[in-house]
Amino acid sequence: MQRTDFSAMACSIARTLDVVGEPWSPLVLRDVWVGLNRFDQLQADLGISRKVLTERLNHLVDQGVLERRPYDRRPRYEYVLTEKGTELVDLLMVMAGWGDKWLAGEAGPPVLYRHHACGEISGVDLRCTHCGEPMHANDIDPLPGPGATVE
Amino acid sequence: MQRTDFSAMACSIARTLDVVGEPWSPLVLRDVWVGLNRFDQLQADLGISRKVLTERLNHLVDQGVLERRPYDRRPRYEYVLTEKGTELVDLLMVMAGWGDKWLAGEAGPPVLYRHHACGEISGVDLRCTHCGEPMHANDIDPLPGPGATVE
DNA sequence: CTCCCAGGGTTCCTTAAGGGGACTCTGTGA
DNA sequence: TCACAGAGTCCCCTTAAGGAACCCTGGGAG
Repeated sequence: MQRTDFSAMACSIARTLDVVGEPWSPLVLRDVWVGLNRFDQLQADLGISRKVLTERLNHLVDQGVLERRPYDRRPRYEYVLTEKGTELVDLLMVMAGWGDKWLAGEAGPPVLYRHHACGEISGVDLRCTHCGEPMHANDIDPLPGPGATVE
Repeated sequence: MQRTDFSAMACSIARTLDVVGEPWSPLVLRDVWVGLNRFDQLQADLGISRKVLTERLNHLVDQGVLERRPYDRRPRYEYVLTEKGTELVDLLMVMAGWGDKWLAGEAGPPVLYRHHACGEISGVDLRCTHCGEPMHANDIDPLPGPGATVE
């Protein structure tokens, strides 16, 4: 199938896709995040083929998003989020929020999130790191940055 | 290849992936967002195969994320974001932010975002819709919601 | 009135990736 | 020394992505 390599594009979205854009990868991260850290747990929970799970885990480890570490004197390993991976969970939270709003239907959200700081069931909103006001699609202008190619 | 159908899972992340998780879909949305609205523009900018672009556009239209509308008396169409699609741009902004931080390297971010409200080049941060404090992976507990399956 | 053109797709073929299930390998603990 | 559990490999089959050629429609120029 020779999937196109997104990592060479001068676009942080494309580059991020190159790390977690493959099928299953976000779901693997979700599971690791909620505490399913072992190969067989992941395979059973997701119903993913073992071959593909191996490939995804290796790729995520190569990319520094997951760490593979032994938890036994026998050859047993578990996968945990690195700092880089933990920050990717932001992405999962936004995906979950959008899915809750637009796809959950009558039944309502399958998962709720309690915020430690205030103790409430809540969701996320995007805010400007500079002024703290909401920051969404129509609140911004994209401009070329230093890493833009100058073809 | 018979990709697994994520839409049946009781998980808003999986359901969102079912809408925009296929290869190229987020990049198509990015392009439409920044003003590349026509088939040939998208095809040229992305270098995507015309066949796959057709499939992705149809799927995004079916999902209500894009709208296909004529712009000429000849059979000419352009694709624009619906409200549902515009809210998906949040996802792109978070992806871009993560890519800027972890993957941009020496060259720096390829694209910068100016926030209308404050006029500054800035990024996004996730905040609790309830209390306004930062809300990231380690600030929350997931709990079963009403739409959770009760197997 | 005809030809040409641009936009927006289809069709077809090749190749590679996902699905599924069987098989393997390694240390323990009974 | 045997069974076992965890963590993968291996192999085959199907299907999706890439790529390039082809098609169809309604103007507008000559």
